[in-house]
Amino acid sequence: MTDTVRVRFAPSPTGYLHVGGARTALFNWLFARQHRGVFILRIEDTDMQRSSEAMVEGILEGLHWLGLDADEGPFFQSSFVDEHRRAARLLVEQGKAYYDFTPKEEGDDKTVKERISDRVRSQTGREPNPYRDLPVEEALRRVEAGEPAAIRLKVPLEGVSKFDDLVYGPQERDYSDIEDLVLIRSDGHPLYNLGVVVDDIEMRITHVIRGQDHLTNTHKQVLIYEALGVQVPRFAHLPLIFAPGREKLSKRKHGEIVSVTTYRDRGFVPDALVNFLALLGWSPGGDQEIMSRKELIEKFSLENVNKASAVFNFNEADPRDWTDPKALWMNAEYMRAMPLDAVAPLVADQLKKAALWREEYDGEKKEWFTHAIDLLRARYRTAADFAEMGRPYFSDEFDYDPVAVKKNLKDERLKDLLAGLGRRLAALEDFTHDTAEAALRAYSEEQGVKAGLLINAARTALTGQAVGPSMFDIMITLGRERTVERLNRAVALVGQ
RNA sequence: GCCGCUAUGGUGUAGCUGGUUAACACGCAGGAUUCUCAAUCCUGAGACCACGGGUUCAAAUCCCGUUAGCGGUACCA
Repeated sequence: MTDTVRVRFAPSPTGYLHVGGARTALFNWLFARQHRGVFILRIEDTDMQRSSEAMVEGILEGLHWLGLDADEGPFFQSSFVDEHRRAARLLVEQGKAYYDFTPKEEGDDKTVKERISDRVRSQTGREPNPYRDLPVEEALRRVEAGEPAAIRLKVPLEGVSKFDDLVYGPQERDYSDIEDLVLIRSDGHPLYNLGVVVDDIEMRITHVIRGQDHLTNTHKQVLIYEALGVQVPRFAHLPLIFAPGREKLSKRKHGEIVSVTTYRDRGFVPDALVNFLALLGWSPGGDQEIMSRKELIEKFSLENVNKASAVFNFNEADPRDWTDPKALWMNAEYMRAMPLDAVAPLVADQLKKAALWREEYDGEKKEWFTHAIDLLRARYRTAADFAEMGRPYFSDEFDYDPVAVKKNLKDERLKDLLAGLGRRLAALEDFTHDTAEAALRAYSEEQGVKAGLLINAARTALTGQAVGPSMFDIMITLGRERTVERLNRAVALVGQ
């Protein structure tokens, strides 16, 4: 039992990695790391006319960003078709599979789905395939003569298939419920169930960790392993992840919102998403939720994987809470706890995308830049917030929130007050948090208004917003010049 | 239709070797912060543990049934 653990993540090349796939990849990766095993990536591209470099690229990108790079691979299932055919032929020779000369039924996915339910409704008992016991020599002769035939596995007529799933426990299925599955299409193309098994054998996979949608079909695969006379790996099926409303996650319907690259583009910290994903269907048992990769690797266990499917609460329509609020919250926690110089690059990326980046942030203004990040991260949830809500700190062109203006710049007296405050600040010998505050408080007292009126008005004047960091921190961060200028600029907005 | 899986507050989960006021987090509501709040802190509401039967002195926890949701059932993956 000292065999090295070898696991694989085997996605279809759908062009992008969605959160469900990412979670599956993560669990495989955690399991591999915990057991000092090997994590392999294999692209399941059989039958994919649409399979292309670009389609694979998105998956690689997502995995890389999450820090789940494979130890081996990527391999492509399509490059092993010869092995698949060889295995099937071997089974035919051994009488464990047979050629089926029944003409193929054509149909697209939808009609096939309908056909399944139609056929199955009308049919009482399963009739054995007429070619099941055709002598091998005769079958071979007909095949050589050019007659098209599919290869089917000869499933035992009676008995039960069993395997012990690491998360769902013992599984049983009656052989009579499993039909003689096709291994190789009549056009010579190997099918999924054969492909996975042959590849997993070839790659010496010890644990197959994948989505629960494969649970009932693994009996078929077990059958293939047995027919091939090879040891069956351990299986662990993971609960599915649903979209809000408990519906299946789909690219068509949910679009980019479920793609992990979206999380990268919208300023997520990879570790935060990893942490969040880990908790979707798994729990270490205690109350701790924020866990580093290291802790995740230590604590992870298939036994603690939940059996019920989970809902991933994203909401495309809401620009603020566009994804699961808990994921957003967790990302905020990460941004605040991370070292500043680890946050800086994430913010820089977002500023660059918004054309707000300046080279000096990486040079002479680096100190200012990190200070600004530190000030703002206390109330932001993603790095993208820096380019949106944080815009006034990095650019003189920003919008004034009408609600904020109405709330804080309503009082007509502010026209004079704002300008007056600007003059006071401009006249200050030193411009620091304390001198600015003292000046403002003294000025408001002279003018007989509450300091709060000026402070809140100034916040809106300087940032266009009603909320934000402590006012004097804002002033210092912006600098005297900009502060005075924006104070004067805002006079025009008073009373609007 | 058949086979299988699942079922704890809005969401993610804990608790499931039977005895707890059913716990934690997110979210939500209210309060505090007289410099705001979408930050922070405090408080609170919210679950008859899907439903119905058992077993037991005692069940969210064990058994059976029902229902619902989901998955599979393909010469798709």
